[in-house]
Amino acid sequence: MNLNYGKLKKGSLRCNNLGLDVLKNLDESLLTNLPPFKNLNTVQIREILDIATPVRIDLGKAVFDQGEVAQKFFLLLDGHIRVIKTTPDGEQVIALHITSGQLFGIAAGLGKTTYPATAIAADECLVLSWSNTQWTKFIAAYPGFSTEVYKIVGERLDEMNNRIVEMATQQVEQRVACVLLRLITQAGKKVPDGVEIDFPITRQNISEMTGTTLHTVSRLLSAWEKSGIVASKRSKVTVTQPHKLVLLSGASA
Amino acid sequence: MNLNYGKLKKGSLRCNNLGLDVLKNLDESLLTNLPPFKNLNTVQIREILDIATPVRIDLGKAVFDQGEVAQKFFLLLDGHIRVIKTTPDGEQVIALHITSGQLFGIAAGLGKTTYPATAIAADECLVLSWSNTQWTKFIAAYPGFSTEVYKIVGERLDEMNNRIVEMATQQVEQRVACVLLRLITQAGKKVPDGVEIDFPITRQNISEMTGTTLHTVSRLLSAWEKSGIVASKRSKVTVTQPHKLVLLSGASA
DNA sequence: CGCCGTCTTGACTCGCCTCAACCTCGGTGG
DNA sequence: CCACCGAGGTTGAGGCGAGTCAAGACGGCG
Repeated sequence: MNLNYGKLKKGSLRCNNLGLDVLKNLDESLLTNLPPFKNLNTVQIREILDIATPVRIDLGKAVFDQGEVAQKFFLLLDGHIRVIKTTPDGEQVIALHITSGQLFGIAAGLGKTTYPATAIAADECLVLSWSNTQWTKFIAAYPGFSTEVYKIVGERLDEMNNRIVEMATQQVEQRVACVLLRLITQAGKKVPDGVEIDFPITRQNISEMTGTTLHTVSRLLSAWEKSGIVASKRSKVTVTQPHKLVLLSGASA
Repeated sequence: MNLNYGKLKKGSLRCNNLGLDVLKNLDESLLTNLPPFKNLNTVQIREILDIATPVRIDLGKAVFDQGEVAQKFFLLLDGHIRVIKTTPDGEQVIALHITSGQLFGIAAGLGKTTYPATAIAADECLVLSWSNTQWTKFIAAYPGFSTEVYKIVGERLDEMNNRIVEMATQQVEQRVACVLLRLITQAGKKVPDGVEIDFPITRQNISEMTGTTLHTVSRLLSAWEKSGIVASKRSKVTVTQPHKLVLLSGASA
């Protein structure tokens, strides 16, 4: 996605509402292609945009926090969101990543009053938000919205299911391989020497996705780098030979 | 729940449609108290029952299989359903348990065409089913149905999230403790000496819920039995001192 | 009565976590 | 411009939790 909001990047409105002027700059076509809105006409899209609040979120900043009363739902226009659960004793687990074009923080649609996790910007993000009071209106007024939303929910359920199965049955090496494969599928960018994960990601992050330690992840990536399967820099991972990673992931069938 | 279908148990129609006579025996009040139908009047409930197919499922029999094309959705009237995922190499993981009164197999509502897992009767079950073509009608015609359904979906998402966090951060002993606590919450029956899990459950089953082996579960239960925390027979577990189990589960906060 | 599914227990092994030390960038301020 | 600092990364040594292998007991059902 190539959003023309370069001006915002240099602007003074960091992490704040961007104001009406920006809202008008947002082209209707931005939403047209997104699944939840794909059946809507230009007028309807305009309606939706007119009541949306656009926000830019800096890397590392939270969109909302675990346990916070849910008053809004969000659409990620650009960037990547990391959804994190924190345990009582302070450990963190990354539940999933949101890629651009996806709704998130939809507690409203699932009968929740608080957010079950924290949403952190994994890189520079542009987000639209609406009050929860709009939710039922969206569902009622916009055909296909409901269906598409719950389709996404279904996909997330699936992904979580798969992770549970992985964690229950696979060794650490396979789990890490699975996570990398999932990441390049969801947020991969083609580069000359392979597929790169399109946002900053540390060994620590990967360990929080796989239920292991950053040390073990580091050892694995080092080994894989030696075998030419991946290439990695600080906060950056590129998979050069995905097929070999698939083998390691234990896709025995 | 105390269903009067004793006659069926002795009947010859094992695992088959039960026929219209049975359908009429199902009292409207059965559905009235269930969340998805709680806002409906008697006439509406009657409509729903009239197009339902009731089925009795024997212990160990499948309601549907993983990968099967989803053509129906189900309501569990009585009994317990185990939802199982099987990996390519034959290992099994128990995703969750369905208790009576819950909808399941709702692939239709989540934009899926096949069932993502297998549903096995953990004990003697009585199930209603409807064709997927009814789904959108239910959503449209019955107020509150949609909301309640997605609330349940939200709860399952939550539960799965918690399991992921547990598997990622906790030791086996804590995970098994968590699972037992969850089971007595969801399907516990008060008995003189504690709370009993209301359906047959083996060490193997528990290991499939926690991502460990039946050996480890056996050792843990033996140890706990010595400390008087649980009492167990073949395929039966009773928690006698839940508070001690809570301590073991690592609820540090 | 015999078989099979369930459960138990011991001995051994090893994958991964823990602890610990050190390196290498990239940014920041004097 | 360089010295410093902190976040991110690497790598080795050692120990333990829990899986694996193995053998057998128990209890229910046909």
